[in-house]
Amino acid sequence: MELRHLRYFVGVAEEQHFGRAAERLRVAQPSLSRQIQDLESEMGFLLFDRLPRGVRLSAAGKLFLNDARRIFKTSMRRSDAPSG
Amino acid sequence: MELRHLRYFVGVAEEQHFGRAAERLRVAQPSLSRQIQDLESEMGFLLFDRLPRGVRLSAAGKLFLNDARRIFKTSMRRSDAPSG
DNA sequence: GGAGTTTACGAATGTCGTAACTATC
DNA sequence: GATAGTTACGACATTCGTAAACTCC
Repeated sequence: MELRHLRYFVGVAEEQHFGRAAERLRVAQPSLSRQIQDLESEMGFLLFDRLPRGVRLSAAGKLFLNDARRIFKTSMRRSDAPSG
Repeated sequence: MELRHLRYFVGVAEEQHFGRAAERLRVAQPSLSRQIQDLESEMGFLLFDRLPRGVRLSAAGKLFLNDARRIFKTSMRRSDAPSG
């Protein structure tokens, strides 16, 4: 697991839509899909429920979203901010 | 920045020694050195003071260590731990 | 047939380790 | 000459994007 996975995961979780998330994250949709799959594989459970019409955050995904946001926010605090 | 960078950084910070950290992290010393350089480059400041005899955590590095540990610990809580 | 996600596959990028280099003692 | 960290470079793995496939309406 890398921060990239968390960034992608948060993006998809917030959009509830791979297409829009991919656009927002500036990556192609298949790349995003793959990274989420890899993350799910490593976690050992699904982060999203696959619906006929799209995806929805799973129960486990909801819990993990809190951690992911916290991790990601903390990592952003110092890496991007030019004057902290 | 990826979690790998943080893992390596915490390793070196705790050992205060690239050689021992590399051994503990199961990577070659040059790879470790490069990753730390990349991280420092992205952060915009040095994490370690380069001494004639080795390295020592810089002032900024000490501050960042807290964040790095927190991020890393949070990320470990769910990815590796098999139960609770 | 359209909207949405996944699979296939080659190109680009990144990480890694070995070997060589630099500097201090 | 030994210890400690960095630079050079080729091998290997990962990530990415395009194209094609699959699924449900």
